[in-house]
Amino acid sequence: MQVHIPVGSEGEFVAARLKSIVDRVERLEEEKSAIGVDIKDIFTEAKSAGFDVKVLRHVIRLRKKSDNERDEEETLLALYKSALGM
Amino acid sequence: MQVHIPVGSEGEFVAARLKSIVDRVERLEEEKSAIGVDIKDIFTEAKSAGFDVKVLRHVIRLRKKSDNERDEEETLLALYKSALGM
Amino acid sequence: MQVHIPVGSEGEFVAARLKSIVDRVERLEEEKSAIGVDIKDIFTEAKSAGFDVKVLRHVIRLRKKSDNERDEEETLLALYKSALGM
Amino acid sequence: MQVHIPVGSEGEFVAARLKSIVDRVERLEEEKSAIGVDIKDIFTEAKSAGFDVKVLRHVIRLRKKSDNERDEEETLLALYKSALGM
DNA sequence: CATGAAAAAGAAGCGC
DNA sequence: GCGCTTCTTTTTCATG
Repeated sequence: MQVHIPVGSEGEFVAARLKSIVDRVERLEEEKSAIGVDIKDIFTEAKSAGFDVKVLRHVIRLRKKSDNERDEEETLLALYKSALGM
Repeated sequence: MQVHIPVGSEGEFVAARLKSIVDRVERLEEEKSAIGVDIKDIFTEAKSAGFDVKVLRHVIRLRKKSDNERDEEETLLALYKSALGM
Repeated sequence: MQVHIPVGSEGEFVAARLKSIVDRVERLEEEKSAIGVDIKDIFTEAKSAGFDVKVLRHVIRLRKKSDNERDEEETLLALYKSALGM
Repeated sequence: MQVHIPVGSEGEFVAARLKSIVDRVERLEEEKSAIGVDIKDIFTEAKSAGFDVKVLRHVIRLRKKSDNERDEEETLLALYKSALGM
């Protein structure tokens, strides 16, 4: 493992850059988390409206999966072609 | 799999509401996922700048925990290590 | 977080138990890892025989998935029934 | 998806070999998975005995790394923490 | 070495 | 509230 320990003004610069990275990631993670809350709110509302949240989640998951499956079929097809030298 | 959708005006309403819920959740999940990509990009950039991504993640995770939590976990870890002669 | 710091003979006992746990887990992880090597060997052999390893992995993954899908369909059906009060 | 299986005696042979490969891998993956269950059981038992499973996993992970690796990662982590004023 | 897939770990949500 | 499952995240591995 390479551990470069910067000194003086270079170290200042590295520390500043580190702070910038951490700040930006934390900022984005907050946004991400906030969206998670929004999603949760929708499910809560749905539950109040009489929907079964577990079923809802499952349905949404299946819809996402369908998209993925399509991609995957294409991938596998391409793999077979490649494996057969086509 | 066949999903039964109730008919009549009430069923229409329920179906519309269901559709709205699913749409909104899917929309939000896309946003969430996009932010995930942004975060990944930052780590990629950080890596190019010479930072150790794994350690970066570790630090960010630590910052989320309160000081007490951090201390407690470290104490327990030290205890276990000591008991194992490490 | 509860951190119980045992003293005297009780501490000895706890340390012994900790060692036992760690030993057993490490032993099992070795076995697990050895099986991973065996699997890898089979793929190496398959490659020598002219099979495309990536495609093989994909096929095996799909077979596993098929089983899961069957389970999942049943689960979803049960969920729908439950959601519809059946 | 339709998978083309070559016909004729050569195809038979290839198909048989393919089947053998898939069977053996699946068999080994089952064993691997069973050991995973055993490990999980030990952690469950440990939890009942009052151990903190998360910290246990952490210790076991640390033991896998060489002393040098451990030191290096800790050094880098300390460096980052210091740069962030933690 | 960088990308992408598979496994493991951790966190969250659910029902009992 | 607690355990159990499900979902997300992290880490590791393999391949090009």
